[in-house]
Amino acid sequence: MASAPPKNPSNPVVIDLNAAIVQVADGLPQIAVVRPQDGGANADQDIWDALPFGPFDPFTHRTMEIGLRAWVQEQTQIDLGYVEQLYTFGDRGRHALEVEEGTDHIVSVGYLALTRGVEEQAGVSWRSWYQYFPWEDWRDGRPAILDKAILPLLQDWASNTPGDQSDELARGRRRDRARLTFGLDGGSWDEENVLERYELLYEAGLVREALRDGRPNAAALEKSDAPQLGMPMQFDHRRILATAISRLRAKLKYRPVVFELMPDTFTLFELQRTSEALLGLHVHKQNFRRLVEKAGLVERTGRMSTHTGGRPAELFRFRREIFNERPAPGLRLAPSRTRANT
Amino acid sequence: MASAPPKNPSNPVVIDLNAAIVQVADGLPQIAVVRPQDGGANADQDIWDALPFGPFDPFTHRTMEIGLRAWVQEQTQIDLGYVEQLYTFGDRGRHALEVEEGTDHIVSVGYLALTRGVEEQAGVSWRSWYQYFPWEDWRDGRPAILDKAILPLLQDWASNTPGDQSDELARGRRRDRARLTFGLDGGSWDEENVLERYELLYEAGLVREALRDGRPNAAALEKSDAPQLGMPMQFDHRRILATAISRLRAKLKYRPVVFELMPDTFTLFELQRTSEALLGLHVHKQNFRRLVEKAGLVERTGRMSTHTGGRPAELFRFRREIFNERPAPGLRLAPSRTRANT
DNA sequence: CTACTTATACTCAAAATGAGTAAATGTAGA
DNA sequence: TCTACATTTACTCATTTTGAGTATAAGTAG
Repeated sequence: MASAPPKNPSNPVVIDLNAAIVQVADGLPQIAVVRPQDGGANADQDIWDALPFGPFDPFTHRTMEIGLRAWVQEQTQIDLGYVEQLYTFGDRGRHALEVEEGTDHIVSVGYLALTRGVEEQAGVSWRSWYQYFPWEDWRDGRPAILDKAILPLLQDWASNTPGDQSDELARGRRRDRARLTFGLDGGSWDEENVLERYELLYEAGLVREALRDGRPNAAALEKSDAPQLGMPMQFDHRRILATAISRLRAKLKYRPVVFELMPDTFTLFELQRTSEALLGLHVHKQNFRRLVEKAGLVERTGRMSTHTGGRPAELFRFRREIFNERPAPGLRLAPSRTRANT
Repeated sequence: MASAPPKNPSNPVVIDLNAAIVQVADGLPQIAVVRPQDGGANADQDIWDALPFGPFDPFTHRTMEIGLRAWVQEQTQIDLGYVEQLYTFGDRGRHALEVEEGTDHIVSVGYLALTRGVEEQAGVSWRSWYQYFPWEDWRDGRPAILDKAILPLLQDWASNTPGDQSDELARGRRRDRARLTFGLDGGSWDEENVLERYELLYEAGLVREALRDGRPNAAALEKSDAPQLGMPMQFDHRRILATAISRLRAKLKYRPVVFELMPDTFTLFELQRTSEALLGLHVHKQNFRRLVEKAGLVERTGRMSTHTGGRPAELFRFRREIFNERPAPGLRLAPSRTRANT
């Protein structure tokens, strides 16, 4: 049994911190990305966006979170509010860049960070996360890309399952996965399964990253008429972003994290729009108010907002005291699980 | 902006995988621990249990999870079923052992692993996790240790808040935290806050690990009559275990993970006992059946179990097909949030 | 045969949820 | 000034879910 920590490792490892920094502006959930501009080694990739990332140096920063906040602050001037660790990936060996000789092994730790509106910053751009995941925005109804591209491609993938002609079982498993994650055949759409959906597309070889990584199924993507399913990102950053969206959409329901993205005062409808932007779904307006008010998450300010286009709305503010009252308050929205087909 | 992965790090880092391996036996949630027996350098510590752990070598194993499964299998013969990553700690610098010169920085990744009953194994022992967290088991009513030791000590901690005499605010914050996490003063007990409770005790200097780490408040623990709040563990392993319990208790409610801990067939009451062991709470029997059956999680086998002590019970089995039907089935138990005081 | 123990089927009130209707209150333009 | 129009906000109501029981069935131990 291992009884002492290993020393003198034969394998140098570098820790790399990746941040999915989110803000909501103009009704869009936006993510901070950087556009690397070196036209060097990987010329075919260098138009792809990347999440801000930086190394973790255990000798200058006591914890990884402190390290993260420090370099984000330093390099982007963004002051992070809420920060949460997502997942640690140790298998970046699959990806480009690294298989080079002598390169140290990279372990990347993904973080979700929330921030209030921030000006445009040199070096960073804000993009709607739906540019990377167009199928995740159901606010204007079922996204066209689903029926036009994704579902047929997944059908093919299921039909062309390798193995025996009669391997109905394996085919069935693939179909089932597609049905569950994408809500085919009357299944319901679960807005939290962002990661599962991205991973399925990756495995099916339908996203550019799969081609870059030399995945077996990805060959079809080389054809020039192959549809592009969302914008790709460098390394495994689109996977990290998918993880962030999944986590945030889930967390919204049992912790008052939306307020990290809101200004000091806001109308209930603005709060709703922000929540909907994140969830990619519309919710019932009257019930949303009932929920928020009954949960004691907000308090009236007495002031009014006149720029609503209709009757003025009262401005509310987040009740911080809630933390001292209830253990786990959140927007328990059970957003009308939209039927997938219809 | 960081646009390429860092190379040639000035800081060698070792990745260390820690496993909280859980089984349920005799109505107790048990955790696999190792007892290091070297009487060497840290003689004061070597009676403390540790979670099984081992290094991650990126060159022999493609992913960390594969690495974990491999050395657990090799060293303990335990075949892990369900495995889930918990959290990555980069700040083990606070802990003993490491501050030594030349030691590499250790980043430890915690994992939760579930397994069905396993024989006693050389090197590993199984212990009820309530030995480390006695205050977490409410199945026989409110644990005595709460009123006898924990609450008074937390009161002291809140009263002795450093700062101005009149710093009623800071005192209030401490009291609030204690009230929320431990459900004081009519607050409710949330069985999922295992980690929060442990971290509070650590900060308040009430667990041995805090003393070992030289935490400011921990001095009181040096007195010989100081109560011991659960058995301590090496390094930050008790924190990892707390994280594992929190995660498992939460997951139980939206994924059918209990079944990873059950034998092939079981009675509904056995299923209930296992769930209760994990949650540390009792649930309403009739409603539990209604829940499980309506959720379609199990199917009858037709066979009966006669060893119930009363009327024989039907044996059920887990319906694996559920994965192909519903997206996120779990035991949506909202265990009767026991009032803390009464 | 009786006491006891557990399994299983049902009932019922209270609370939460989903989906409305309807009135109030502002702004923009005829 | 008056009239759409666009929203906010207050209620309503049927349905479902939940929490907490009661009642009965079917074994075992003495």
